[in-house]
Amino acid sequence: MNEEQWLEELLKFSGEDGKFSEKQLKILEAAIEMFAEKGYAATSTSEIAKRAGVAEGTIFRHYKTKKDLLLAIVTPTLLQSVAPFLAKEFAKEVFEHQYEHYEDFVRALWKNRYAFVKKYLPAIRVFWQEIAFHDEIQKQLKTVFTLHVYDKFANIVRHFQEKGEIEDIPVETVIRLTVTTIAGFFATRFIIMPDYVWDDEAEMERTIQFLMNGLRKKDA
Amino acid sequence: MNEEQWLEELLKFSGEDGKFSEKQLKILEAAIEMFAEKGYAATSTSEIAKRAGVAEGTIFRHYKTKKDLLLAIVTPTLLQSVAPFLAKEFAKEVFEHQYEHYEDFVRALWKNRYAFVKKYLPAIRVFWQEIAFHDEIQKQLKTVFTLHVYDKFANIVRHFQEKGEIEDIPVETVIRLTVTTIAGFFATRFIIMPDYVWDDEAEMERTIQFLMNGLRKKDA
DNA sequence: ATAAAATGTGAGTGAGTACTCACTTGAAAA
DNA sequence: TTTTCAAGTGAGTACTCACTCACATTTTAT
Repeated sequence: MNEEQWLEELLKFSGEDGKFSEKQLKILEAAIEMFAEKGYAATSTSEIAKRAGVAEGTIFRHYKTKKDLLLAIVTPTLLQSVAPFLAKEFAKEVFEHQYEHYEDFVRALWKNRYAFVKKYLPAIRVFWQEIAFHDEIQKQLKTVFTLHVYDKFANIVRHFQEKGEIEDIPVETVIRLTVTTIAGFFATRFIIMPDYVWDDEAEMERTIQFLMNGLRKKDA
Repeated sequence: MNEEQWLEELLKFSGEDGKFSEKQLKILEAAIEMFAEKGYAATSTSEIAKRAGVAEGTIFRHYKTKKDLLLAIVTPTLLQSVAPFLAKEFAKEVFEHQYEHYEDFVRALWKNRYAFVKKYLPAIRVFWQEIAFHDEIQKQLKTVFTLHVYDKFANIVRHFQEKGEIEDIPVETVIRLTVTTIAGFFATRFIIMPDYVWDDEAEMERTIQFLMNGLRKKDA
């Protein structure tokens, strides 16, 4: 019918079970676009209403406050961001040796998150721009990370450390280096220099080589 | 007299030659604090005036608009951020082999920028939070980077590639990996997880080892 | 068919908003 | 001493903000 499928997919994680009216989706779409462009604080509800083709009151029928509207965007985005770690099959996949090497795991993660970033870029922008200013979002991130991401990630790292594949440095450090290397590419690629001419495949290859060489265990 | 020396040092790069009244410094200090906490758009000039202990009109005596006040903070911060590359001695230092290895250069850069980040953290926060929303800041960054940073950095990288120290991958990629590795640490250390218990020296050591192993030329 | 509930509307409201301007102050220049 | 002028003031201005509410329309339940 319309081309807001990506939005409805994003909202899979919203709690409210799929009951979104046309106008409500229009509101969310407009809000994501405008928050991404000008920021939450600089975007007025009247502007959102206008862009969504909706009366201002309709926004407040669905969201008690402007901040509620923000959270309705940011919470699903956070959950989609760490979606691989929320999936039940995920840890299993890794430990039933579907990935023989840490590099295979990193590659799978990369491809998966690359597709995600391309698809939801505006919502991701909103998330990272506003997290600095809103305690609720910061707390959400901390909770989700410690509850659903950290342990699984740490187990994977330890697994490959025991296999002697990667250096015996603290798992926190391995996680940090892995995440910032991948996120550093995405940030440069999509936010800082989106207009530069990128050869994504080649750059992924170089970056993963860099990461693996950096983490690989040196023979004693 | 007061403890705003850091501010006056930041403003060395402001163009207006050191002529800052007491009240003007108070305004800048208050603005940096509040912009860092709540963001530019969510901070009102009346709040800034109140925190600075100044009448609201005084702000507009010194800065025609609120955005001018923002730029008076952001521009010096940008310039201080890339200060090592602005210094004349810098390129010389590198090419007269004051640094024998790329690692020495990275170490020098790290220590220097670590001190900088610790000192000016709130101003840096403002810079990175607002760059997303203001074209003028984006343009400034692009100009400064291409004009003063990129060429020097690229020459250094090429120098050590010719020496056979680091892998023959595009200089842009080497720069990106170096910068995001260092910046990734600073972001995690000071912004994302400032409350975590950090052993800064050890973490620097691990990160630099990671970086050098990642970039080191593999013998054919 | 009818009641009831959910969804949508837009003029209205009071609390700000960035910015102005006529005026005061204090210190240096004449 | 008198003049000049930058620095500082705060009430005032036109306007925008998030949010409300009485009412209209559409959807669902009975």
